[in-house]
Amino acid sequence: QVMLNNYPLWAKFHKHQTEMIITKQGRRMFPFLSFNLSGLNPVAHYSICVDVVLVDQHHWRYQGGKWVQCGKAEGNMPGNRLYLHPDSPNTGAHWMRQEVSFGKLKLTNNKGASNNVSQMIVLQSLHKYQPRLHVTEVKEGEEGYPSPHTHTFAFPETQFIAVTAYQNADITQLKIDHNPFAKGFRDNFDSMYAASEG
Amino acid sequence: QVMLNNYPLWAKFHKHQTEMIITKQGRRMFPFLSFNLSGLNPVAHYSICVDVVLVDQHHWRYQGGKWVQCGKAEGNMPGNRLYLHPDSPNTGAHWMRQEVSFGKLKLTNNKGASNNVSQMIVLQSLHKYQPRLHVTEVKEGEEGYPSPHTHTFAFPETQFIAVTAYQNADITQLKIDHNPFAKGFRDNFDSMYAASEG
DNA sequence: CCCTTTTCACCTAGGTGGTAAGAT
DNA sequence: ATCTTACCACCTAGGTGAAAAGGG
Repeated sequence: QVMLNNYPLWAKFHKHQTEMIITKQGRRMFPFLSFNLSGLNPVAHYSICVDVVLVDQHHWRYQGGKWVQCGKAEGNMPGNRLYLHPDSPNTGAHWMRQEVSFGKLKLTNNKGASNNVSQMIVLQSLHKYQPRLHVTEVKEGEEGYPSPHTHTFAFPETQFIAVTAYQNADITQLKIDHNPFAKGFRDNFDSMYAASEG
Repeated sequence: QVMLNNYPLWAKFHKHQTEMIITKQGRRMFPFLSFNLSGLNPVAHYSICVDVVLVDQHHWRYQGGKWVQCGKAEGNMPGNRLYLHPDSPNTGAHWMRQEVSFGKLKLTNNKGASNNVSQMIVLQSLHKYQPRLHVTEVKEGEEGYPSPHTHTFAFPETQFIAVTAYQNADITQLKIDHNPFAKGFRDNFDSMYAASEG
């Protein structure tokens, strides 16, 4: 009923333990979450959102080329961890017509950001997280979240550790290789021009 | 109950007969439509949209430095002329919290564009148009447009003639002077640097 | 010492009017 | 002739990781 797009890319990152940068003003995820939905009622109304929850109750640190657990987590800190898809609410037909993507979702460590625009999800650095997709049927007169009509989906391949700077060079290289905005750091970018000389 | 933002700017253009470029892939308006709303029910739901209607039944042409009427219009051609504000539907509180802007609305002469994304309004070149704002209270079970609960507002200062190339040099200069994306054509842009030499 | 923040060059993405070529 | 289209240099706007600076 829900398929994760970019699955092969997510799997490549997951194999090395995905890291996602968080910054004060907010950083997009890469890869970003994108789903294909099916089996909805085309004429019913749904709101679709993503939240991000702790996978375990530990700090993590990168030591000797490996991620290791390290002490207890600080518990659930305040801050928004829910991101409503901008098309919400909309019909089942709309959501099934094309992929449902969260390319503009931003991650931050700025706890004050939750007061403003709810475009940012507030996380703690060096904690491991699991993004989840929520599909909520919206019926008249009963708005609000959570709702009894919500289905939740989670893909382990999308788990990540929040960081303020990349720890694993393999992850850095995967980001550079696949994120169009990091093209300036690709090794073979200069050699494209070198090859055309002479 | 509805106020036109950027009124002084609109008035400057209107004095010279505003022109708006239309292209196949769509062109933003400049100035763009932006309104301040008040007097709505904060907890009621509204959809807000803009449409563009013919002001008269004539072709226009620019001749001897003046716009003159010239023959009859071709009547209402097919094509979408309605643009739903992307925040729709939303509460009265939302719409009154800040200005309601249509900065991404695009104008086109491509009649086939109406089938695709409804982000573009289809117009005919060399015809005079009036944009209108529609505020529709959305009640459960009665969706669709028009609705008996719609209020419509039109500001004569926002009238314009659709063109594929600017005719009046005064209008061109106003666009260059005020549209940030046309900064490269500003005369005093080079002299800024010249002045700092020596 | 480890983690976070700031700043930077370098990129993607796309909105301008000018200009010349194309279409009717 | 007149209007339209395609392409261009030049801009705005903002997303990258690197590197240096800042903080506890």
